[in-house]
Amino acid sequence: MARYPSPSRPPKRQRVTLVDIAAAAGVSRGTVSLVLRKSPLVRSATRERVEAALQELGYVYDRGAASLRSGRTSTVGVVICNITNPFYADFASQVDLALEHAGWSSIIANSGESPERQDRILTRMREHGVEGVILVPTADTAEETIRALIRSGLPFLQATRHVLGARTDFVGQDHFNGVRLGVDHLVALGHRHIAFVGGGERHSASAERQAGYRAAMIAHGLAEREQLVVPCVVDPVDASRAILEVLAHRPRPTAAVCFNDHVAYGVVGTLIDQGIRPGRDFAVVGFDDRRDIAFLRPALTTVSIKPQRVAEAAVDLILRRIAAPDEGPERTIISPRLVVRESCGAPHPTAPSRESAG
Amino acid sequence: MARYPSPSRPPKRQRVTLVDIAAAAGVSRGTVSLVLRKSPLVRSATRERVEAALQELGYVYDRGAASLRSGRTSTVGVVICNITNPFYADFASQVDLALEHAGWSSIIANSGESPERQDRILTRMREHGVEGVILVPTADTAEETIRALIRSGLPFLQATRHVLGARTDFVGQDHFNGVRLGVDHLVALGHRHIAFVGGGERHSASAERQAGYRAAMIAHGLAEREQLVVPCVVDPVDASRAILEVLAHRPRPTAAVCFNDHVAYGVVGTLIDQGIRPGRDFAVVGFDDRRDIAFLRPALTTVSIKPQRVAEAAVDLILRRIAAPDEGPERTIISPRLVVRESCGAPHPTAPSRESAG
DNA sequence: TACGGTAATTTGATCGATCTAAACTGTCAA
DNA sequence: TTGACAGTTTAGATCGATCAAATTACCGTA
Repeated sequence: MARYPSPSRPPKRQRVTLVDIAAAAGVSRGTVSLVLRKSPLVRSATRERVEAALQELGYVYDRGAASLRSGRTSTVGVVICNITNPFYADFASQVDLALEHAGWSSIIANSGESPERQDRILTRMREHGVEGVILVPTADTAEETIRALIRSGLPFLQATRHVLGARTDFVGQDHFNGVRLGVDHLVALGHRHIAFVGGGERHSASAERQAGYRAAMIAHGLAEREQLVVPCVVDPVDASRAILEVLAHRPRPTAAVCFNDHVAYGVVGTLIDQGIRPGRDFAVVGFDDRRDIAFLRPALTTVSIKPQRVAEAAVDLILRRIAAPDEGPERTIISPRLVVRESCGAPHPTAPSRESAG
Repeated sequence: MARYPSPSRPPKRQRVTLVDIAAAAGVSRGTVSLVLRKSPLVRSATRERVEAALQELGYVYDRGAASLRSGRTSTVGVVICNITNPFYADFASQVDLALEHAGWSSIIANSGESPERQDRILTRMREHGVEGVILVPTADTAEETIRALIRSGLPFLQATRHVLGARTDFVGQDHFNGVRLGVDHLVALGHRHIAFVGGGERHSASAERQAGYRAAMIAHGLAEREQLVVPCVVDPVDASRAILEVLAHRPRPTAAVCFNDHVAYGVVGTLIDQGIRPGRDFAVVGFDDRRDIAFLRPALTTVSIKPQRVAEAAVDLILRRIAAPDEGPERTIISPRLVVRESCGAPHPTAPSRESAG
């Protein structure tokens, strides 16, 4: 490409803007803007002319420019602690859908359980001008992160887990009673030595699930010696180590409530490796009821939380909070439900299996 | 500066801008801007003064305003076909990391296998001014979607699947030879009647995996009557139906290559329900080697693709394409590797995941 | 015909940053 | 003293839209 020493200026004009459309349609910038925003002020004949020009010239709206002037982005930031956990992937996806349904956009980001990354993401989101944030905080989120968020005045809520819970909006599931359901079920089946596997990470969900376990055990009159908590990372590999530790304990527990399905997955696999049949020789309960977990064999009995319900409640609340930033903190707690399948040996009605004639 | 009680306007001033910082630090807007962009032009004494003011006043950078003027966003859009598939969640997460590492930002969006949603997402991304797009196209993506993308001049590439493949940049895995590895393994173990389960969706990955199956079967001299393709949706529920269909076929296949691990998951579960032991009575091969799949029991033999490698190649290519938009289409194909575990009955050592090359 | 009032459209200022080109500072050689 | 020349800093103009207020068009009615 020959580069002429053009003494004047290069013919750079590229982007199609409002002005170009206005010229083509024989109207002013302002009118085009009204058409774009579907204002009822525009006469329909004019609207058609403008829309034709829009089409013709291949106009692309510039949201950055628009929101610079208007001060609005109609965008909510969604920060997920770990998108590779199917429960949260599902949650993120549902939040996205619900926001779109309400006419809002979302920016989804994954902190990967890194508080530093989470801080960077939050900063970036503010720089992008999101009007609100739905945050699933990482384990070990600094209180200062939340305090700074509060100070900044940006509407936000915490979902499924929380830091400084009482002082911020929150939407989540009932971890405490969810685990209780699991323990109740096991006790009803005659188990007394029941272990809790998981909860190595420091966040409210972890603490509450463990507390639910303790409380349920005590409520059933099961003493300290019948309890056993083996923390582990939320990961089948570490879950495997943890369940071996449970099996080595004396007196040996006959059942385990797992932190979540991901942990239960590793537990079930390891039990099988040990020649112990889950649902016959040992009972296992999960948590979350991940969409895919019903196909594990033996099918997992677990505490079900529908990510969609949490997502919809979160979207509902964040949009209300954006509209009324000064209203007080609000909490929405989704109730869990126990889904009985095969892994506790309880009689179960569900379809796909017929092996366990118990 | 005294603010007289001008009877009209409210004292709205809220946002801290460059002007405020400039005033506080006793310099001009321009200098503050230079500091923000870490320009070496600024004298260090000045820089410190500005940075102090930045800190003091709680300045928040406005990316929208900056990119309006500069014309740059340093952002790449990432469109994922289905974020609830752990393979893609992992991929998205790795893309995000690689971009951040290179000093770029990403906007991640999930089309949920909906072409309409995908179109809306692509439009929105252009409106946000992304400088490039990494697209994992949904099944049934219209050619026009891709053509429009080409016409628009926005640098983009397709990842893992493609439409109009030859004419656009592409980064993906070798589906064809991946499946071949699976078939080869089964044939080496003595299987002759081998079914292919999956591939109900219309996209290149699906077609290529099926073609790989056919080609491998033919290469081993296995006739039409020893082949069997049962399409199914990528979902354990439908996979369950499909494998039952395979079992009902006569002569009955002794092994199945599955479209991916998600399908294999449903297949393994259903086989167990039928009293058929995977790895003993029937052989199963998956595809993807999802990070969690090694903990399925019996452990799944599968074709491994590291999402990280695909992600890094995609980021590398899109950044090069953004830098040189006029260079021709380029293809990067990541080679698969067979990971032998238990589900084919091949001799395997201990442990959850011991891998051997195919 | 003039008038009032609503509907439709236009104009100039503005959002908060970056760009460009010009101007300033200080040092050193002529 | 002057001028050259890096190294710093600055003052408008500018990006592409929206806002607010003003203006014009249009209609029916007095």
